Parts: sequence; C-alpha cells; structure tokens
Amino acid sequence: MSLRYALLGLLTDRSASGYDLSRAFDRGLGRYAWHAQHNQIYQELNRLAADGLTEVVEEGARGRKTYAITDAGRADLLDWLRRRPARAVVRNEWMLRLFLMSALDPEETRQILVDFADQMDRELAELTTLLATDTEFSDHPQSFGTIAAHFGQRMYPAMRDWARDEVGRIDRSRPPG
Amino acid sequence: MSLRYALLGLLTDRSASGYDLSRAFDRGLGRYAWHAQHNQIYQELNRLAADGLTEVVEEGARGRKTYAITDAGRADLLDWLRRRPARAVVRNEWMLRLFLMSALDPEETRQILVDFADQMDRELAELTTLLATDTEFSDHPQSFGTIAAHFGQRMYPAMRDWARDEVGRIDRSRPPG
DNA sequence: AGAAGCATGTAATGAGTTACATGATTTG
DNA sequence: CAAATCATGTAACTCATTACATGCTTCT
Repeated sequence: MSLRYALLGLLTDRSASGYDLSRAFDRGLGRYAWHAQHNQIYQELNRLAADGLTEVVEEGARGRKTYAITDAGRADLLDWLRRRPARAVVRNEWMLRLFLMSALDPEETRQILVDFADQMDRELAELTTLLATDTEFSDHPQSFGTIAAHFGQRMYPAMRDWARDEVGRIDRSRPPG
Repeated sequence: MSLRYALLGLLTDRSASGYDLSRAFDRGLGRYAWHAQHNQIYQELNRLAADGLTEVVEEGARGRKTYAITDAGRADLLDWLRRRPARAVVRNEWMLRLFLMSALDPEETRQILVDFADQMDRELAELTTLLATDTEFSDHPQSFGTIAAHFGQRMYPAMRDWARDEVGRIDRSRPPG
C-alpha cells in the first residue's frame, strides 16, 4: 500500500503525469524511501483514479495524462500519515550486501568498501551540482524533492565516512602489502 | 532474491533453524537491511534446501530442523556479493512517512521532525554505551554486529542533523508563536 | 493444569519485477 | 532525418502479506 501513499504524497505537492512521477522516484523518493518502476506507477495511478483518489485533469501531447489528487485522496493520505505502524517495512539491498560482505576475504571486502565510498562521493557531487543548478529546488523549497535532496546531502557523506572508517579498521588489523 | 541471500549469509555465520533465523530478522537484519516474516522464511528455507544450497543437519524436538549452508550455497552467496547492481532496491516505510509529512500542517510536521531527531539522539546514546561496554564488539571487531554498530554511529547523527535542518527551515519560513 | 514460548506450515491474495510493446515529439 | 527523450501501457511471473492452522515443550 505504501506506493499508493507515495504517489498521493507527490500529487499533494503538485499535479503530475505518470512520467513526471516516475522521474521523481528516480531522483529522490526511490533512492532513500520507496523504490518503484514506471510500469508499477502507471498501474497504481489507474487504480487510484478508479478509486476516486486522483483524477485526470489534463491530457497533453503523446498521450500524456496529468493527474491531480482529489479531496478523498487527500483525506486518505492524511489518515495514513497519522497512523503509526508498530513495525514498518525496511528493505535496502545495499545495506544487506554491506552487512553480509564479511563472508568474503578482507581484501575483497576492502575493495567493496573503497568502491562504495567512491560511489557515495560521486552521488554527493551529482546531488550538489543538481541543487546548485536546478531551479526546482529554489522554486519549491518545501517540496518532497527538495527535502529528499537535503536528506541525501546528509546521508551520502555519512555512508562514505562509515565505509572509509571500515577500510581503516581492516588496514589496521591486517596491514596491506 | 535478496531474502535468499540474507538467509545464506546468516547461515554462513552458524547453522540455525527457521525459528532462529526469524528471530535474527526481528532483532537485527530486519530493522536495518531486510525485513521478512516467519512464513516467508520457512518457504524460502524449503526452496533453498530443494536447490541444494542448504541442508537439514539436525532434527530436534517440536519438529525443529537445523539448516546448514552447503558448498553450493556458499558459492552462490559469494557470487551474489561480487555482483554490483547499478542501483539497488530501497524500501523504507518510515523514511517515506517522513518525506510525505509536509502534507500535514507545519505545526504537526515540525513536531514529528523534533520527535524524530530526539529519537535519533537516544538511539545514538544507547549505541555508544553498548559499544563501550559490550565485549562482543571488541572481541569480534570484524563481525556483522560490530559493522552494523559502526554504521549506526554514522547514520544516527546524519538523520538527526537532517531533521533539525528541516525544523530550522520550517521555523524560518513560518516563525512559531 | 495453564501460560508462555517453541516450531512449522498452507492457501488465497496482493505487491512488485521482467520482458515485451508501441508510438509521438523535440533537439541537433 | 536520426537520435534522444517523452509517454504509456500489457502479460506472465515471482515475491511478499494476511489469515488460517496445528501441535509440542518448558516453566511456574
């Protein structure tokens, strides 16, 4: 059901097409909070419209359909946000890999950590560039995309630093070369 | 497929029953990396055994079956660990709720962020105490649990700082009182 | 004897992935 | 006019959840 609320949440910000929402997932929400692919998004949008939680407010070029959230949709979202589940679902494939990585030998583990740290640096650089150049963020400082970007600015350095800490620990316990 | 590797990873550490593994998920892995329920775990264990990646090494009281990883299972796990997906699946219902929170009014949003930041501080304090007192960490510096603890030491402050940043942004855009 | 915890499972349904499929519009 | 990007979908399959179902063992 979470995908449904992710979509309603994004549509609270502004009306959008399935394509727009798919891009929003790729950039922000999907990286940190909830991953979904375009086909699943389109299917869920059709179901939301059928349930009266969203409606098509515009049809543009190339079959583009712009969806808006309805009052019923807004009510449903607020209801969900105010409920506190005892146990929430967490699935993070990267985290799982990093947890299980010590099944490999120290050399290989070290390389994975070094690569991971480098990737976090690249993601951070990409995000910083995006924040500096895309007017989306200055125009909508309260939007989910902006919030996600700020979250990324805190998370990427933290994950990079953790990985480099671990590399240091491996090197100290088993000096290389 | 990730559940399959999560189970193989845990069985690399030591042999265990479905019940043991289910508890391991509830305590650790499921909180940070990969969530799964008992019935899914039992089903996957049966499939793993059918595929020759694990085997039943002991049958105890109350139908208890202890599984061990086989050589084929170990090979499969290492193979998976060495593959690097371009972008891995992330699903975190708590994170999603935090991102969508601004659909509520600023007052409610602010309170949730303040509570979240405080909770991160508490988790960090608890973890720091645990790292200083529990010999588990000094005795097994390379273990799964130690790696996770170090990860927490970097993540909790990052999430706390992000939440406090957001509180600051809310206050600046709509001063309280 | 009763409660708490141990231990495993099935069936139906819903969520999510993979592969396939198509075509329009804009940009260089 | 070719390439990139926009834009939406279906079908078959696998993964995951919910509800149901059973019985044993240990502790008090």
